[in-house]
Amino acid sequence: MAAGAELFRRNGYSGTGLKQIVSEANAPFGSLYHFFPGGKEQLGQEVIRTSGLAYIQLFDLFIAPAEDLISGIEAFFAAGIATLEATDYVEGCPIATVALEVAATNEPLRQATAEVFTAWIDAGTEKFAKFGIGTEAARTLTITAVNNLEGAFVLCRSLRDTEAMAVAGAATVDVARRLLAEDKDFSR
Amino acid sequence: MAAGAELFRRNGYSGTGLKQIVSEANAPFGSLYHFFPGGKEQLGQEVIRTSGLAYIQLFDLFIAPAEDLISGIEAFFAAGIATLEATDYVEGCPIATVALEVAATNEPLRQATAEVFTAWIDAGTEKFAKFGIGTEAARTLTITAVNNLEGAFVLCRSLRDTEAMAVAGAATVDVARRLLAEDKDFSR
DNA sequence: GTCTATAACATGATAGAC
DNA sequence: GTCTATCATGTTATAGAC
Repeated sequence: MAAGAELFRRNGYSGTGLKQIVSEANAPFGSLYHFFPGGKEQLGQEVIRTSGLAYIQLFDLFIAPAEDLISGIEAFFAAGIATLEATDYVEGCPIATVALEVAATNEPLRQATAEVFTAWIDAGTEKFAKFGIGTEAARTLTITAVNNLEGAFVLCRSLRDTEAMAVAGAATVDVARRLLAEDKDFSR
Repeated sequence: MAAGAELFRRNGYSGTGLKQIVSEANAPFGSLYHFFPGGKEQLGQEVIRTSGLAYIQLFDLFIAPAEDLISGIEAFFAAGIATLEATDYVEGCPIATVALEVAATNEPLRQATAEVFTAWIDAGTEKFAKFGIGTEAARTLTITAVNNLEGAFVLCRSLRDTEAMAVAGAATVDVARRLLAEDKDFSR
Protein backbone atom coordinates (compact mmCIF):
# COMPACT_ATOMS: atom_id res chain seq x y z
CA MET A 1 0.00 0.00 0.00
CA ALA A 2 3.02 2.24 0.42
CA ALA A 3 3.63 1.81 -3.30
CA GLY A 4 0.10 3.00 -4.00
CA ALA A 5 0.62 6.09 -1.90
CA GLU A 6 3.77 7.02 -3.77
CA LEU A 7 2.17 6.53 -7.19
CA PHE A 8 -1.08 8.33 -6.35
CA ARG A 9 0.93 11.26 -5.09
CA ARG A 10 3.04 11.41 -8.26
CA ASN A 11 0.58 10.42 -10.98
CA GLY A 12 -2.78 11.14 -9.40
CA TYR A 13 -5.71 8.78 -9.01
CA SER A 14 -6.79 8.37 -12.64
CA GLY A 15 -3.20 8.36 -13.82
CA THR A 16 -2.19 5.41 -11.66
CA GLY A 17 -3.02 1.90 -12.84
CA LEU A 18 -3.59 -1.00 -10.50
CA LYS A 19 -1.10 -3.07 -12.49
CA GLN A 20 1.46 -0.36 -11.94
CA ILE A 21 0.87 -0.50 -8.20
CA VAL A 22 1.14 -4.27 -7.81
CA SER A 23 4.18 -4.27 -10.07
CA GLU A 24 5.87 -1.59 -7.96
CA ALA A 25 4.95 -3.47 -4.80
CA ASN A 26 6.27 -6.79 -6.20
CA ALA A 27 2.94 -8.33 -5.30
CA PRO A 28 0.79 -10.66 -7.38
CA PHE A 29 -2.21 -9.07 -9.02
CA GLY A 30 -4.86 -11.26 -7.43
CA SER A 31 -3.82 -10.47 -3.88
CA LEU A 32 -4.86 -6.86 -4.39
CA TYR A 33 -8.50 -7.87 -4.60
CA HIS A 34 -8.00 -10.18 -1.62
CA PHE A 35 -6.91 -7.28 0.59
CA PHE A 36 -9.07 -4.63 -1.09
CA PRO A 37 -12.35 -6.26 -2.17
CA GLY A 38 -13.65 -2.79 -3.01
CA GLY A 39 -11.05 -2.49 -5.76
CA LYS A 40 -9.37 0.72 -6.75
CA GLU A 41 -11.77 2.95 -4.88
CA GLN A 42 -11.19 1.20 -1.56
CA LEU A 43 -7.45 1.26 -2.09
CA GLY A 44 -7.67 4.96 -2.92
CA GLN A 45 -9.59 5.72 0.26
CA GLU A 46 -7.14 3.85 2.46
CA VAL A 47 -4.14 5.48 0.79
CA ILE A 48 -5.66 8.94 1.27
CA ARG A 49 -6.45 8.36 4.95
CA THR A 50 -3.16 6.65 5.82
CA SER A 51 -0.72 8.93 4.04
CA GLY A 52 -2.81 11.99 4.86
CA LEU A 53 -2.96 11.34 8.58
CA ALA A 54 0.73 10.38 8.71
CA TYR A 55 1.49 13.87 7.44
CA ILE A 56 0.24 15.33 10.73
CA GLN A 57 3.43 14.10 12.37
CA LEU A 58 5.29 16.81 10.45
CA PHE A 59 3.48 19.41 12.53
CA ASP A 60 4.92 17.83 15.65
CA LEU A 61 8.31 17.32 14.08
CA PHE A 62 8.93 20.93 13.07
CA ILE A 63 6.56 23.16 15.01
CA ALA A 64 6.25 21.57 18.45
CA PRO A 65 9.98 21.66 19.34
CA ALA A 66 10.33 25.30 18.29
CA GLU A 67 11.12 28.03 20.79
CA ASP A 68 8.26 30.23 19.65
CA LEU A 69 5.43 30.35 17.14
CA ILE A 70 7.32 32.32 14.48
CA SER A 71 10.42 30.14 14.42
CA GLY A 72 8.23 27.03 14.35
CA ILE A 73 6.45 28.28 11.24
CA GLU A 74 9.76 29.19 9.63
CA ALA A 75 11.17 25.71 10.32
CA PHE A 76 8.06 24.12 8.83
CA PHE A 77 8.26 25.97 5.53
CA ALA A 78 12.04 25.54 5.38
CA ALA A 79 11.40 21.82 5.56
CA GLY A 80 9.00 22.18 2.64
CA ILE A 81 11.73 23.81 0.57
CA ALA A 82 14.18 21.08 1.55
CA THR A 83 11.74 18.35 0.52
CA LEU A 84 11.11 19.93 -2.88
CA GLU A 85 14.83 20.20 -3.57
CA ALA A 86 15.69 16.76 -2.21
CA THR A 87 13.05 15.03 -4.35
CA ASP A 88 13.62 17.12 -7.49
CA TYR A 89 10.11 18.62 -7.15
CA VAL A 90 8.42 15.23 -7.23
CA GLU A 91 7.09 15.05 -3.67
CA GLY A 92 4.60 17.65 -2.57
CA CYS A 93 1.41 17.20 -0.64
CA PRO A 94 0.49 13.50 -0.43
CA ILE A 95 -3.18 14.07 -1.23
CA ALA A 96 -3.63 17.43 -2.98
CA THR A 97 -3.37 15.99 -6.50
CA VAL A 98 -5.99 13.36 -5.77
CA ALA A 99 -8.11 15.87 -3.83
CA LEU A 100 -8.46 18.16 -6.85
CA GLU A 101 -9.08 15.24 -9.19
CA VAL A 102 -11.90 13.71 -7.19
CA ALA A 103 -13.50 16.85 -5.69
CA ALA A 104 -16.22 16.94 -8.34
CA THR A 105 -16.13 13.38 -9.67
CA ASN A 106 -15.94 10.82 -6.85
CA GLU A 107 -17.86 11.54 -3.67
CA PRO A 108 -16.44 8.75 -1.43
CA LEU A 109 -12.87 9.76 -2.25
CA ARG A 110 -13.71 13.45 -1.85
CA GLN A 111 -14.98 12.68 1.65
CA ALA A 112 -11.75 10.85 2.46
CA THR A 113 -9.70 13.93 1.49
CA ALA A 114 -12.09 16.15 3.48
CA GLU A 115 -11.57 13.99 6.58
CA VAL A 116 -7.81 14.36 6.22
CA PHE A 117 -7.88 18.14 5.80
CA THR A 118 -10.27 18.44 8.74
CA ALA A 119 -7.87 16.38 10.85
CA TRP A 120 -4.98 18.61 9.79
CA ILE A 121 -6.86 21.77 10.74
CA ASP A 122 -7.94 20.34 14.08
CA ALA A 123 -4.44 19.08 14.91
CA GLY A 124 -2.79 22.35 13.87
CA THR A 125 -5.27 24.38 15.86
CA GLU A 126 -4.44 22.36 18.95
CA LYS A 127 -0.67 22.68 18.47
CA PHE A 128 -0.75 26.41 17.76
CA ALA A 129 -3.05 27.08 20.70
CA LYS A 130 -0.30 25.80 22.99
CA PHE A 131 1.81 28.78 21.98
CA GLY A 132 -0.63 30.98 23.83
CA ILE A 133 -3.01 32.28 21.20
CA GLY A 134 -6.76 31.77 21.31
CA THR A 135 -8.48 28.82 19.67
CA GLU A 136 -10.13 30.97 17.02
CA ALA A 137 -6.81 32.59 16.11
CA ALA A 138 -5.05 29.21 16.12
CA ARG A 139 -7.60 27.87 13.65
CA THR A 140 -7.18 30.85 11.35
CA LEU A 141 -3.42 30.46 11.50
CA THR A 142 -3.61 26.74 10.70
CA ILE A 143 -5.82 27.30 7.68
CA THR A 144 -3.47 30.05 6.52
CA ALA A 145 -0.50 27.69 6.84
CA VAL A 146 -2.23 24.91 4.89
CA ASN A 147 -3.49 27.32 2.22
CA ASN A 148 0.01 28.67 1.72
CA LEU A 149 1.65 25.25 1.82
CA GLU A 150 -0.73 23.72 -0.73
CA GLY A 151 -0.64 26.71 -3.05
CA ALA A 152 3.14 26.90 -2.92
CA PHE A 153 3.42 23.19 -3.75
CA VAL A 154 1.40 23.84 -6.91
CA LEU A 155 3.57 26.77 -7.98
CA CYS A 156 6.92 25.27 -6.92
CA ARG A 157 6.35 21.92 -8.61
CA SER A 158 5.10 23.51 -11.81
CA LEU A 159 7.87 26.13 -11.97
CA ARG A 160 10.54 23.85 -10.48
CA ASP A 161 11.56 26.67 -8.18
CA THR A 162 11.31 27.19 -4.42
CA GLU A 163 10.62 30.93 -4.44
CA ALA A 164 6.87 30.48 -3.88
CA MET A 165 7.46 28.30 -0.81
CA ALA A 166 9.71 30.95 0.74
CA VAL A 167 7.04 33.56 0.09
CA ALA A 168 4.42 31.23 1.59
CA GLY A 169 6.43 30.94 4.81
CA ALA A 170 6.85 34.70 5.06
CA ALA A 171 3.12 35.24 4.44
CA THR A 172 2.18 32.77 7.17
CA VAL A 173 4.55 34.54 9.55
CA ASP A 174 2.84 37.85 8.77
CA VAL A 175 -0.52 36.38 9.69
CA ALA A 176 0.90 34.89 12.89
CA ARG A 177 2.26 38.31 13.89
CA ARG A 178 -1.10 39.98 13.26
CA LEU A 179 -2.94 37.34 15.30
CA LEU A 180 -0.42 37.65 18.15
CA ALA A 181 -0.84 41.43 18.13
CA GLU A 182 -4.64 41.16 18.18
CA ASP A 183 -4.43 38.71 21.08
CA LYS A 184 -2.32 41.25 22.93
CA ASP A 185 -4.95 43.90 22.32
CA PHE A 186 -7.63 41.75 23.88
CA SER A 187 -5.57 41.15 27.02
CA ARG A 188 -5.21 44.84 27.79
CA MET B 1 -11.77 23.15 -27.29
CA ALA B 2 -13.86 24.92 -24.68
CA ALA B 3 -15.33 21.52 -23.84
CA GLY B 4 -11.83 20.17 -23.28
CA ALA B 5 -11.03 23.01 -20.92
CA GLU B 6 -14.12 22.36 -18.84
CA LEU B 7 -13.45 18.62 -18.59
CA PHE B 8 -9.73 18.93 -17.86
CA ARG B 9 -10.53 21.36 -15.08
CA ARG B 10 -13.11 19.04 -13.55
CA ASN B 11 -11.65 15.59 -14.18
CA GLY B 12 -7.98 16.26 -14.68
CA TYR B 13 -5.82 15.25 -17.62
CA SER B 14 -5.68 11.48 -17.13
CA GLY B 15 -9.29 11.40 -16.05
CA THR B 16 -10.61 12.98 -19.22
CA GLY B 17 -11.06 10.82 -22.30
CA LEU B 18 -10.85 12.16 -25.83
CA LYS B 19 -14.15 10.50 -26.66
CA GLN B 20 -15.70 12.34 -23.76
CA ILE B 21 -14.40 15.64 -25.13
CA VAL B 22 -15.64 15.18 -28.70
CA SER B 23 -18.95 13.93 -27.37
CA GLU B 24 -19.35 16.99 -25.16
CA ALA B 25 -18.34 19.24 -28.04
CA ASN B 26 -20.80 17.52 -30.43
CA ALA B 27 -17.94 17.06 -32.85
CA PRO B 28 -17.03 13.94 -34.82
CA PHE B 29 -14.09 11.97 -33.49
CA GLY B 30 -11.90 12.18 -36.57
CA SER B 31 -11.89 15.97 -36.70
CA LEU B 32 -10.01 16.07 -33.39
CA TYR B 33 -6.91 14.66 -35.04
CA HIS B 34 -7.42 17.01 -37.96
CA PHE B 35 -7.18 20.06 -35.70
CA PHE B 36 -4.77 18.52 -33.18
CA PRO B 37 -2.37 16.22 -35.07
CA GLY B 38 -0.38 15.89 -31.85
CA GLY B 39 -3.32 14.13 -30.22
CA LYS B 40 -4.20 14.43 -26.56
CA GLU B 41 -0.92 16.02 -25.55
CA GLN B 42 -1.24 18.86 -28.06
CA LEU B 43 -4.87 19.42 -27.05
CA GLY B 44 -3.79 19.47 -23.41
CA GLN B 45 -1.11 22.07 -24.07
CA GLU B 46 -3.47 24.37 -25.95
CA VAL B 47 -6.17 24.03 -23.31
CA ILE B 48 -3.69 24.87 -20.55
CA ARG B 49 -2.34 27.92 -22.36
CA THR B 50 -5.70 29.24 -23.52
CA SER B 51 -7.73 28.81 -20.35
CA GLY B 52 -4.73 29.74 -18.19
CA LEU B 53 -3.99 32.98 -19.95
CA ALA B 54 -7.69 33.90 -20.10
CA TYR B 55 -7.71 33.79 -16.32
CA ILE B 56 -5.43 36.86 -16.24
CA GLN B 57 -8.43 38.97 -17.19
CA LEU B 58 -9.81 38.35 -13.70
CA PHE B 59 -6.94 40.40 -12.31
CA ASP B 60 -8.10 43.34 -14.40
CA LEU B 61 -11.75 42.70 -13.69
CA PHE B 62 -11.50 42.79 -9.90
CA ILE B 63 -8.26 44.47 -8.91
CA ALA B 64 -7.70 47.18 -11.50
CA PRO B 65 -10.98 49.08 -10.91
CA ALA B 66 -10.49 49.09 -7.12
CA GLU B 67 -9.95 52.28 -5.17
CA ASP B 68 -6.87 50.96 -3.39
CA LEU B 69 -4.73 47.84 -3.09
CA ILE B 70 -6.51 46.38 -0.08
CA SER B 71 -10.04 46.66 -1.42
CA GLY B 72 -8.87 45.25 -4.76
CA ILE B 73 -7.53 42.15 -3.03
CA GLU B 74 -10.70 41.80 -0.99
CA ALA B 75 -12.83 42.01 -4.15
CA PHE B 76 -10.68 39.36 -5.84
CA PHE B 77 -11.06 36.79 -3.06
CA ALA B 78 -14.74 37.62 -2.62
CA ALA B 79 -15.15 36.72 -6.28
CA GLY B 80 -13.41 33.40 -5.56
CA ILE B 81 -15.95 32.64 -2.85
CA ALA B 82 -18.81 33.59 -5.17
CA THR B 83 -17.48 31.29 -7.90
CA LEU B 84 -17.19 28.33 -5.54
CA GLU B 85 -20.74 28.80 -4.30
CA ALA B 86 -22.21 29.48 -7.74
CA THR B 87 -20.68 26.33 -9.25
CA ASP B 88 -21.30 24.08 -6.24
CA TYR B 89 -17.53 23.76 -5.67
CA VAL B 90 -16.88 22.41 -9.16
CA GLU B 91 -14.94 25.30 -10.68
CA GLY B 92 -11.65 26.24 -9.15
CA CYS B 93 -8.35 27.04 -10.80
CA PRO B 94 -8.51 26.09 -14.49
CA ILE B 95 -5.09 24.48 -14.50
CA ALA B 96 -4.09 23.50 -10.94
CA THR B 97 -5.47 19.96 -11.17
CA VAL B 98 -3.59 19.28 -14.39
CA ALA B 99 -0.50 21.08 -13.08
CA LEU B 100 -0.17 18.73 -10.11
CA GLU B 101 -0.89 15.68 -12.25
CA VAL B 102 1.74 16.39 -14.88
CA ALA B 103 4.42 18.07 -12.74
CA ALA B 104 6.44 14.87 -12.44
CA THR B 105 5.09 12.82 -15.35
CA ASN B 106 4.78 14.89 -18.53
CA GLU B 107 7.44 17.49 -19.20
CA PRO B 108 5.81 19.29 -22.18
CA LEU B 109 2.58 19.77 -20.25
CA ARG B 110 4.48 20.78 -17.11
CA GLN B 111 6.19 23.50 -19.14
CA ALA B 112 2.82 24.73 -20.41
CA THR B 113 1.57 25.11 -16.83
CA ALA B 114 4.82 26.84 -15.86
CA GLU B 115 4.37 29.36 -18.68
CA VAL B 116 0.88 30.15 -17.45
CA PHE B 117 1.93 30.65 -13.82
CA THR B 118 4.87 32.78 -14.92
CA ALA B 119 2.49 34.92 -16.99
CA TRP B 120 0.17 35.29 -13.98
CA ILE B 121 3.02 36.39 -11.73
CA ASP B 122 4.34 38.86 -14.29
CA ALA B 123 0.87 40.30 -14.98
CA GLY B 124 0.03 40.57 -11.28
CA THR B 125 3.34 42.22 -10.51
CA GLU B 126 2.64 44.84 -13.16
CA LYS B 127 -0.90 45.52 -11.91
CA PHE B 128 0.07 45.73 -8.25
CA ALA B 129 3.03 47.98 -9.00
CA LYS B 130 0.58 50.57 -10.31
CA PHE B 131 -0.77 50.96 -6.79
CA GLY B 132 2.52 52.51 -5.82
CA ILE B 133 4.57 49.71 -4.32
CA GLY B 134 7.96 48.63 -5.61
CA THR B 135 8.40 45.94 -8.23
CA GLU B 136 9.97 43.52 -5.76
CA ALA B 137 7.14 43.98 -3.28
CA ALA B 138 4.55 43.70 -6.04
CA ARG B 139 6.04 40.36 -7.10
CA THR B 140 6.00 39.04 -3.53
CA LEU B 141 2.40 40.15 -3.14
CA THR B 142 1.37 38.47 -6.40
CA ILE B 143 2.95 35.16 -5.44
CA THR B 144 1.26 35.39 -2.04
CA ALA B 145 -2.10 35.97 -3.69
CA VAL B 146 -1.66 33.01 -6.06
CA ASN B 147 -0.37 30.74 -3.27
CA ASN B 148 -3.38 31.57 -1.12
CA LEU B 149 -5.85 31.32 -4.00
CA GLU B 150 -4.57 27.92 -5.14
CA GLY B 151 -4.31 26.50 -1.65
CA ALA B 152 -7.77 27.72 -0.72
CA PHE B 153 -9.24 26.15 -3.86
CA VAL B 154 -7.84 22.80 -2.72
CA LEU B 155 -9.29 23.11 0.78
CA CYS B 156 -12.61 24.67 -0.22
CA ARG B 157 -13.37 22.15 -2.96
CA SER B 158 -12.42 19.20 -0.78
CA LEU B 159 -14.33 20.45 2.27
CA ARG B 160 -17.16 22.04 0.28
CA ASP B 161 -16.84 25.14 2.43
CA THR B 162 -15.68 28.69 1.72
CA GLU B 163 -13.98 29.36 5.06
CA ALA B 164 -10.48 28.74 3.68
CA MET B 165 -10.99 31.24 0.85
CA ALA B 166 -12.05 33.93 3.31
CA VAL B 167 -8.93 33.19 5.39
CA ALA B 168 -6.81 33.32 2.21
CA GLY B 169 -8.10 36.78 1.39
CA ALA B 170 -7.37 38.04 4.90
CA ALA B 171 -3.87 36.56 4.79
CA THR B 172 -3.12 38.24 1.48
CA VAL B 173 -4.34 41.55 2.91
CA ASP B 174 -1.97 41.11 5.86
CA VAL B 175 0.97 40.68 3.50
CA ALA B 176 -0.12 43.70 1.45
CA ARG B 177 -0.23 45.83 4.62
CA ARG B 178 3.27 44.70 5.64
CA LEU B 179 4.67 45.44 2.19
CA LEU B 180 3.03 48.88 2.14
CA ALA B 181 4.47 49.65 5.56
CA GLU B 182 7.96 48.56 4.49
CA ASP B 183 7.70 50.74 1.39
CA LYS B 184 6.82 53.67 3.61
CA ASP B 185 9.92 53.00 5.71
CA PHE B 186 12.17 53.18 2.65
CA SER B 187 10.73 56.51 1.57
CA ARG B 188 11.64 58.21 4.80
C1' DG C 1 -6.04 -19.54 0.24
C1' DT C 2 -2.60 -17.59 -3.64
C1' DC C 3 -2.01 -16.25 -7.62
C1' DT C 4 -2.09 -16.81 -12.99
C1' DA C 5 -4.76 -16.20 -16.95
C1' DT C 6 -8.36 -13.99 -19.00
C1' DA C 7 -12.71 -11.51 -19.55
C1' DA C 8 -15.17 -7.15 -20.49
C1' DC C 9 -14.50 -2.69 -21.36
C1' DA C 10 -12.36 1.96 -22.33
C1' DT C 11 -8.50 4.32 -24.08
C1' DG C 12 -5.68 6.91 -27.72
C1' DA C 13 -4.75 6.67 -32.39
C1' DT C 14 -5.47 5.66 -37.61
C1' DA C 15 -6.71 4.02 -41.92
C1' DG C 16 -9.80 4.40 -45.51
C1' DA C 17 -14.67 5.21 -47.25
C1' DC C 18 -17.34 9.00 -48.65
C1' DG D 1 -11.18 17.38 -46.80
C1' DT D 2 -14.77 14.99 -43.21
C1' DC D 3 -15.79 11.73 -40.65
C1' DT D 4 -16.99 6.48 -39.68
C1' DA D 5 -15.27 2.19 -38.48
C1' DT D 6 -11.60 -0.27 -36.57
C1' DC D 7 -6.97 -1.30 -34.40
C1' DA D 8 -3.83 -2.18 -30.80
C1' DT D 9 -3.21 -1.39 -26.21
C1' DG D 10 -4.14 -0.68 -21.38
C1' DT D 11 -7.77 -0.54 -17.88
C1' DT D 12 -10.44 -2.72 -13.91
C1' DA D 13 -12.19 -6.81 -12.34
C1' DT D 14 -12.89 -11.93 -11.96
C1' DA D 15 -12.82 -16.39 -12.85
C1' DG D 16 -10.57 -20.86 -11.98
C1' DA D 17 -6.01 -23.55 -11.70
C1' DC D 18 -2.80 -24.79 -8.24
